[in-house]
Parts: sequence; C-alpha cells; structure tokens
Amino acid sequence: MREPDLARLLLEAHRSLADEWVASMEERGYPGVRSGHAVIALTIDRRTGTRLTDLAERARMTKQGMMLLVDDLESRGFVRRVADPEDARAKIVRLTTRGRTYVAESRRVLQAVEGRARRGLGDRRYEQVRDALEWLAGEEEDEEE
Amino acid sequence: MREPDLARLLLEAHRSLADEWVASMEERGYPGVRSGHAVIALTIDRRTGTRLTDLAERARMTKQGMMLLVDDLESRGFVRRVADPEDARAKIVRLTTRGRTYVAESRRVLQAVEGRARRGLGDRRYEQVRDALEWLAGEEEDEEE
DNA sequence: TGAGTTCGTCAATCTGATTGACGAACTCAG
DNA sequence: CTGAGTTCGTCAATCAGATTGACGAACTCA
Repeated sequence: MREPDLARLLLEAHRSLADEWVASMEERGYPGVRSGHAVIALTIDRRTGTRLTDLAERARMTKQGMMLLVDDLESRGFVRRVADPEDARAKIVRLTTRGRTYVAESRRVLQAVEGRARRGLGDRRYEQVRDALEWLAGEEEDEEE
Repeated sequence: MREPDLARLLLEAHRSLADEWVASMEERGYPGVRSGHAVIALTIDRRTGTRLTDLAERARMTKQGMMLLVDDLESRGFVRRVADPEDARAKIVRLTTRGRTYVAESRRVLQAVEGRARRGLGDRRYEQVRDALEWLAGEEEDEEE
C-alpha cells in the first residue's frame, strides 16, 4: 500500500478546486468571495428565496454556521432577509438583483472549474471518481450504534 | 453534468475518513487526537526526530501552524523538543517512548481506515481514485504567471 | 390553554491556518 | 574578522469555519 494519506489527498484536492473557484471569481470582479458562498449559490431558490434553516439543512451545516454565511452575503448586498408571511418566526433569505448576478456567475465558474477537472480526467474516470467520493463521503457516518 | 459540487464531495469524503481515524484512535484509548497529528505520524523520523521546519515543509504548512501541532503533541508527552547539536537555532522534535507507541498506533489505524476504503472500492478503483486525486491536488496550484 | 417544538439569534469556544515581527544563530563575501 | 543577509523557532494578532448552549418569540396541537 502506498502511504496511507488518502484523507490528506482528498483535502488537498478540495482546496485546489476551492481556491481555483475563488481566484476565478475574484478575477471576474468579485472580491471577498468565500468558499462557503458556493453552497448557497447551488442550493438557494433563486426566485422565491429559502429559509435559513432549509439552507443549513441542504448544506449539511448548523443554522449558526449558515447564519454567518448569510450575514456575510447580506453585508455585501447579495441577499436580504425578509419576513416569511407564513411563519412569523422565520425569515426568508432572498437574492437581491446583484445577488442573482452573483449566483449566476458563481454557478458558471463552478461549472467551468469542474469542467476542467472533467476534461483533465476524462469523462469515464470523472464519473468513477464521483461515485467513489460519494461512497467515501456516505459510508461510516451512521456508525454510532 | 451533475451538480458541480465536486469540491464539496471531496471535503465530505475527507471528513468522513478523518473522523473515522479520530474515532478509532479514541476507542483505542487515545483521547484528544487531532486530525493534524496524522501528518506528523506519517512524516516524522521515528528514531532521530525531525526539525520543526522540515516537518512543516513535509506537511506543506507554515512553521507556525506546525508549531501549534507540536505544542499540542508536546503537552501530551508524545514529543520533546531537543536542541540540535548541529545548529543552535534549531530544535529537533523527537518522539518520546509514549510518542513512538502513539505514532505506531496512528499508522496502524490509518492503514486500517484506508484499507477499508480500498476494500470498499476495489483495488483498481482505489488506485484510479488516488491517481485522480493526485492530479486534482497538483494541477493549477502553480498558475500564478 | 399550556407543553413542547421550531426559528433565528447571541455568545462563547475551538480548530486550523495565516501574516507580521523579532531575537538568536548561522553563512559567506569581502 | 566583520557585517549583511538569511534561517530557525517563537510570539502575537487575526481570520475562516464550525460547534455547543441558551434564549425569546412564534407556532402546533392535544
């Protein structure tokens, strides 16, 4: 067996892609991009907005963690928190016009980065890697019992 | 193309493996294990010790970051900093007896975790994934020019 | 109506990693 | 031998990401 550093490799590969995304976004005129923004760009409902709790759930992180991300996005003018007419406790995180542009650009760049990876690896290997990663990410996490 | 969330998958797979390692170490009676300890276990010279700067370089992190890890390991009695006879500026991070046991156990568990992944994926796919990850981790990082 | 739950928030904490500064020690050209 | 520049480990400050705990306000439903 080679050095048992699969975990490290996974982390480095992650960083490589995340850094590439951030750098590419900054080149396109979006300073202050954070890697966490990507999850929101991928999961927020672009027309109606999404509740914070739902965003957190989709991103598999805590509400508190998501709140910090939303705070950041809000301070940059990309989202607004509006009251949920159906539940006075809840607030809906809704994209502003600038936010819609930002999200569209984010997704484009995300696709571009991933497209490069796909071309580099070849379609078949790319798919195999994805399957393997899904398996790795999924197994073991429900082993408490 | 599927959702362009390869980066997220990589991170989740990393966390899954890292958590498994930590949990397994704790089960074996090593509380307070940190994921960062693994790099040291894999790269430190187990007989003669290694200078902090070299450890940092091997782990591809800053000296300061490595220092925090070494501080932690030292406070747990797994390493000692001893003067380098060849360079009065330098200190050698050397394993204590307990440290040697800890490192041996770390490596065993690391192998076990990785072995499970390998069996789950099958040898061929495992190797393909490793190659793909190396490529992903390596490309692009020298794109500043 | 009241017990229990959910929503967003605040506060504190932790881990990982960074940059900047700095004294002490080393290297080497002149 | 000297002094300029570099390297080693450290301290300090900061930042990003994420967590747990607590809490008021609002909702649900027996």
